[in-house]
Amino acid sequence: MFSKACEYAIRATLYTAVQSSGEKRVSLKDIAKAIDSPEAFTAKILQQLSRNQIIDSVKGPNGGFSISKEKMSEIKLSQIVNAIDGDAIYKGCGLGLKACSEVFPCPVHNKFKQIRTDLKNMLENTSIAELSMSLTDGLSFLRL
Amino acid sequence: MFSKACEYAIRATLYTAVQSSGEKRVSLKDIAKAIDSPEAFTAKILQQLSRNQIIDSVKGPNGGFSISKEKMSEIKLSQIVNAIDGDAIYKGCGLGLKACSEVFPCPVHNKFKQIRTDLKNMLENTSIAELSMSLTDGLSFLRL
DNA sequence: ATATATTCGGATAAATTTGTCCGAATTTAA
DNA sequence: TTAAATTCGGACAAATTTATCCGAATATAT
Repeated sequence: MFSKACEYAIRATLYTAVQSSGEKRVSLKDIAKAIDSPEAFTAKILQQLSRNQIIDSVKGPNGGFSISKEKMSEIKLSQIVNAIDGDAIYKGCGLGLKACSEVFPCPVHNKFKQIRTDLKNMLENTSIAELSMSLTDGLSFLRL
Repeated sequence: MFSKACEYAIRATLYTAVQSSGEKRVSLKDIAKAIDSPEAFTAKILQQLSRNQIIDSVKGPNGGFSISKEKMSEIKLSQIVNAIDGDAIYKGCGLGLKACSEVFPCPVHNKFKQIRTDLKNMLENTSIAELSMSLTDGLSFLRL
């Protein structure tokens, strides 16, 4: 479904959200440990997220990553997916055909239509805040 | 969504189905040309499909690939996907977590649940015959 | 029998994704 | 002002996926 990079991105963002409840920042090291991801690779991904204004980053001692309360509610899963994997998951044809469209559909186009739409809606309507809350409430987990 | 290999596999199977209307066989060369795929790579994929009894293959002159009418109706998209990409698309966690489950769900588990189920049902209920007919009727296309 | 047309299977190569390393830049604190 | 803690960025390495090459095996027709 998503690339590994994108999976790490979502997990890292969620962990950061949970930890950013105060003004506190989390370090790369903490994030990688918490979400069980390779540290250096995670660093690259956090950079991408920061460049895309999904998370904030501060260098130096007591530096690290954070997300403001407002951002948590604004930012949707779709924005993370888009920043890391691009829009293929929405726009791409199920069979990889360049010019597949409503008018000239591939054989599975109509079969996939509803599923794609549902996926798109879900990603566009699910905020970091919502998911972060389910983690805080112990209703979901990041290390499994 | 699917790997490139799996996209080729579905396209190749459908083209073979359309062409197998009589007893006719299609050659690797024809298939690759028809679905616009790299020939040698497509050969590997056709071998996999053949080993998984999704298509039939015959060597030698006038050899090639084919699917019987019965198979066309029996074989579902899910079987092709399974043969090439495995079951990650059904069973894998959206965030790549090994032990994500109903009891210990990842933060997006419930968000993905319905979509996964719909996708699974669609793949398990869509036969090669059905898709092949839409191609024959000019309602869908393999080269776009 | 022999030549030919084809798939099969193994080795290899190219491209992409995933992952590592390390020095530079930045910020803080003593 | 110096040392330490951190992120940043570029180069590199490993793993996986995608793709190619070629000889072997197999079947057909002459």
